[in-house]
Amino acid sequence: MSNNQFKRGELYSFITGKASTAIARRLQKNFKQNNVDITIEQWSVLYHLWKEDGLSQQQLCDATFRDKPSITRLVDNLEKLKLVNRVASKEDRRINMIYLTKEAQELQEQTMGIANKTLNEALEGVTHGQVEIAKEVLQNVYDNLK
Amino acid sequence: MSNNQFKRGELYSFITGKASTAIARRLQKNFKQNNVDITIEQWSVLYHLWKEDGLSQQQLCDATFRDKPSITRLVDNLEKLKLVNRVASKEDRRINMIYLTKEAQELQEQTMGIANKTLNEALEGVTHGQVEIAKEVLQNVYDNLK
DNA sequence: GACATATAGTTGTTTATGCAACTATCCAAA
DNA sequence: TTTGGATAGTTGCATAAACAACTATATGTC
Repeated sequence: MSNNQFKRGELYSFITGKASTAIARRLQKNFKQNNVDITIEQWSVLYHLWKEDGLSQQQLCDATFRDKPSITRLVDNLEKLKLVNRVASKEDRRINMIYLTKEAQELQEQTMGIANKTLNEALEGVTHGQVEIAKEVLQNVYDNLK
Repeated sequence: MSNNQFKRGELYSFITGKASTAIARRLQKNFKQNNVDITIEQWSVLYHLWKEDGLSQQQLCDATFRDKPSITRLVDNLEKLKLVNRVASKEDRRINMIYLTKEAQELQEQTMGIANKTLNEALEGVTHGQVEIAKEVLQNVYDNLK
């Protein structure tokens, strides 16, 4: 589809991603109200470790779409919070394997519940079919650019 | 619509907004390649001033969905770059009116072209109808949360 | 085995965000 | 006219992102 010409206002709001900013802020607020003291960026790292514990920092880069310095510092902060541990790989000493602590494991259920609730607040009045199409478009955009 | 239950992977990518991150990065890269040395955040402020010059900082907060400290500092940096000037309002001395310099006015055409090109790269293979629905969903999410 | 190259991770610098606390100005009600 | 609350903007602090430059380890090739 070659001709998606945009009018000014549409273009701008599409690029700046106000909707995802708004969801992120609301999620952070809902974490705070439930006394969950982590940032959404930290949560996004834990999210992947809950799916598969013991990922390398490079795997976390790929999974979270962040560069290496970002992951280094997020893992630094998660370590300070006693939520993860760096463990040097025995096969390849360049690699740090990141493991969840017990405390982090216990955060999963609560925070996933908050995230689900937040998303339902955000999608009030949007039909399932619309959401499916929106996700397809966003995935397509991501694939085009990555 | 009360029941938009999300599966894990879907939920995550919807919240983290990888697509808008990807667009933002590509736009920044395209600016750089064309020797436009501003950040996309700075560009997003200029964008609203091109539509209407002489907005107050508070109006820029509302327009760009940022808080007051963020706008204070973006305007600080735009002033350093000689792209805007702060002018104290004569009617209300609390208010700073922000005006574009000639140099900033000249950036409009070029950067809007780059932004349009970037968005077309991003939307390759997406139909106009799909884009319309995606925009509706994102607007709806924004309205639900703001 | 030695060397070039690739990969994993870290550090420094600049820019930006979110929140709280602050100053200055305006305005309305007593 | 004073006083109390609202509004506009700034500053300080912590977290995070992008980019470049760096160290350490691994690997493939001669």
